[in-house]
Amino acid sequence: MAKLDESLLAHLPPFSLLGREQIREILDLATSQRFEEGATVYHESEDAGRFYLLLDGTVRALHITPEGEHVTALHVPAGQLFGIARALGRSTYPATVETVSEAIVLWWPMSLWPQFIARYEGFATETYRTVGERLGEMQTRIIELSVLHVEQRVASTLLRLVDQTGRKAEGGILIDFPITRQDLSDMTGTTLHTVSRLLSAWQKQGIVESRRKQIMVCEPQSLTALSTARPA
Amino acid sequence: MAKLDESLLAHLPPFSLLGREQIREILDLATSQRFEEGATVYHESEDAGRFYLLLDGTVRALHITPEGEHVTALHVPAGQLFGIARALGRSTYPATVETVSEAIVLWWPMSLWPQFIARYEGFATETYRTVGERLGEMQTRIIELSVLHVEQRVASTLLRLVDQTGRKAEGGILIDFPITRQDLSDMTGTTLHTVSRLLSAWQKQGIVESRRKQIMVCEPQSLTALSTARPA
DNA sequence: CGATAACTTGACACAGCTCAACCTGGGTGG
DNA sequence: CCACCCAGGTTGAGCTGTGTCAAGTTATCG
Repeated sequence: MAKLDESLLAHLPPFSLLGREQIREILDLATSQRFEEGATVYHESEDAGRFYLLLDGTVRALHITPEGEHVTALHVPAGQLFGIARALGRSTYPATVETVSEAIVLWWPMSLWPQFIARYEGFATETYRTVGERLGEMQTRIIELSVLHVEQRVASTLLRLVDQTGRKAEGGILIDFPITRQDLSDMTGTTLHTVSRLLSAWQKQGIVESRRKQIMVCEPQSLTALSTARPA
Repeated sequence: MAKLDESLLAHLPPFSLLGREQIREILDLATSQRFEEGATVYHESEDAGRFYLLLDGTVRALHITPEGEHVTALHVPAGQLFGIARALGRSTYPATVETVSEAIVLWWPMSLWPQFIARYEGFATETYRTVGERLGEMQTRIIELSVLHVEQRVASTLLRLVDQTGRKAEGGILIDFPITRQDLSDMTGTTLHTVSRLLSAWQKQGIVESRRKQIMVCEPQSLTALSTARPA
């Protein structure tokens, strides 16, 4: 395998306090791997044998119910760790992870985890911060699912995606990975039909513009208004 | 303040690996405090100045929306740590915590946190396990809110409460703290009216028996069936 | 240039919300 | 100690948001 460049890690939060040599050390322990769009990295409740760093692309953590319904728990943007079951005192992965777009990852055997925590300054702190952030996201999801209507949930989910992965484009902000109505409905706990109707309606009003597997938000303020509107 | 007895902590997971002296040390640093039923221990986004151990009673973590709606995130049974913002890399509390019944807690200033993590064997591990468990609970909540109907959610919430805090009683298993229809609806993202209707119906079928602020489950199997039934 | 995955749209039904009116048990203060 | 108060609970009536069922259209890819 080609030697990995130190600049890959040096600026990422979990490693930002480390020197050249330590980064080199970490890279030499790592394996890099490429995944196709839609590939599964690991399955829920599988033995957590590796922890990962997402170098490029986006992945999502999801659950599949016994009835086969998909529930998307969260999205992980490039630059973050995932599969960090050990940080949660678990020996199995808590969710299935699959790639949303093509992805490049580094991974290490989980047996190195204690060493990473003990030896690399800032790694533990940043890891736990990441856990905290994800917990916060999940709380937001719970609150939204509990008190908001479908239209509001879809609106605020779109806003969150724009915020996390938006890319400026001609006439609006583009969500920077392929996303279907079904995906959006898995994130909001509704059906692809309802999402489709909402997007159609919003498109007529010029709030969004969507093609197949692609959504561009033209008027974020309108979505913000929709996401907080008092229903009735 | 009266000296606290070492047996209070010795058998609890975060401290189970520690010797007498270390437990003594920890107790001498602790402050004990009693809270009335329904008292607020701390508020969401408040500066996280202390971390807590719940010695007796039950507390719940909840969020209050700008519109004043309450969303219950989780329940903490006696013997667990809470308010452990630092374990999540946060400096503010992520939720409001209030007591469900009378509660006795110990607390320590958050400034001692790094010392607890570094010095007391097993404390870190157990803390992160607790975080992992709570994250798991939240995931379950998200899945349930996404794919289950109200009736199923209320049924499985009741089952969870029975499981976590159930006490064997004459004719069924009693949920061991005062709980209103409103509380249950805050946990399931519905209204107190719907919960009331469900409980009435279930009572007619002999599945539960409920008085004011009290619910007893007589036929857990029936609830299990309801919670997994394919709607339509 | 099929085949198929993604998407759209209409018609309809109903779970569960809202509004409203009413009970009731248990705590408390006069 | 008992009458009052009110938080907590019940139940009905009606409406509507959203799911379900169904039938179609349109991109994209091998």
